[in-house]
Amino acid sequence: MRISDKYRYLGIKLTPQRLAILSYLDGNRSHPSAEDIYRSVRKEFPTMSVSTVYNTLDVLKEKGDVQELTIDPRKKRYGPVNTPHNHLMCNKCRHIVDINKEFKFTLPSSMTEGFELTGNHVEFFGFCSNCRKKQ
Amino acid sequence: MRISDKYRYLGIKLTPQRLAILSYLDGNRSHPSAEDIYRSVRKEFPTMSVSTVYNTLDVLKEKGDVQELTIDPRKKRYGPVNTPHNHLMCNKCRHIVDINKEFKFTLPSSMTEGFELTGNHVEFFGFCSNCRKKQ
DNA sequence: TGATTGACAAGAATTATTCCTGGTTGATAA
DNA sequence: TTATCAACCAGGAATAATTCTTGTCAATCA
Ligand SMILES: [Mn+2]
Ligand SMILES: [Mn+2]
Ligand SMILES: [Zn+2]
Ligand SMILES: [Zn+2]
Repeated sequence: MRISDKYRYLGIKLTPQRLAILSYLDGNRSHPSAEDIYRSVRKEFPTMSVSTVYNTLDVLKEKGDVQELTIDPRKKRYGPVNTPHNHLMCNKCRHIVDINKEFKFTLPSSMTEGFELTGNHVEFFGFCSNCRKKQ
Repeated sequence: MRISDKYRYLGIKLTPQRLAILSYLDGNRSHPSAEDIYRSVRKEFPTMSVSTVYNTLDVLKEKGDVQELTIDPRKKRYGPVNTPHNHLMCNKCRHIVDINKEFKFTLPSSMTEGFELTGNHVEFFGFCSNCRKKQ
C-alpha cells in the first residue's frame, strides 16, 4: 500500500504540508520537537506555519503514526511509530535514543486501583557517551 | 533524625516556606502541579509566591526528596519520594496513582548506544474507575 | 558592627502550545 | 461545468507554564 493510499484509507487528506512532515519524520531517530520539525520542513516549504505542524502532529498522533514523548521536561518530542518501543534519554544533553524492546507487565489488581490498563512506556535515563567524555 | 536536622545536614535552610511545602507534599498521593501546591500552601501562608514554590521544588528535587513527573503532557507534577516507585495515569482525567513497585531492567549494551544508565521510570496508562463509569 | 549570603515576594519575561480568523483548495453533486 | 461544502492552511493573537530579574530582608560571619 502506498503512503497516499494508506492515508486515503484512513480518511485524511494527504496534503503537501503533511507529506513534508511525514517524510521528515520517516526514519528520523532524533525525536525532534515541534520547533525542530518546523525549522527543517520550512526550508523546502517556506509558507509552512507552526500551527500546521501542531495540527499535523495531532492528526498523526490520532492515527497512531506518530508518538508524542513527554520524557524531556522542556518540550514535547515526536517520533515515528513503527513498532512499539521505549526510550533512553541523556540527563545532560537530552539526546534520546530508541529502545527497541517492548515490555509487557501485568500488575496485580491490588495495585491498579480499579484502572483498566491500556499500555505503558518505559523511560530510561543515563549519560550519553558524548556527555561522559566531557567530564 | 528530625526533619530540621536532616535539612541542616544537607546544607539547606529549612525556612517556614519550605516547611509548608514539605508538609503539604508529605503523604500527599495526588501528584499536584506547582499551581496546586501554590494554591494550597497559600491559604496558611498568604505571602507565598509561585517563584518560591518553583525554587523550593528545585531544591527538593536536587536533594532527592521530591520527584518531578512529566507523565502529564500539560504540566509537571510533583510528589514525595519515599521509596522508588512508578506511576499509572488515567488517559482521560489524568488522575495519577503510585505503582509501588520497582522495575530493574538490564539492557543489552547493543541497545544502549554507549550510554551509562542511571535509572528508569515506568509510565502506565489506562482509564480510572470514575472515567470508565461515565462511559 | 558591618559585610556577606541565602532566601523571599512580586512581577516581568520567555517559551511552548493552543486558539481564532479569514482565505484556499479540492472533492462532490446538481 | 459550476456551485457547494468540508477540510485545511497561514498568520498571528492568546494562553499557560515556567523561568528570570530586582530590590529587600534576615541570619550568619569576620
Ligand atoms: Mn522513538
Ligand atoms: Mn508518586
Ligand atoms: Zn548527552
Ligand atoms: Zn479518569
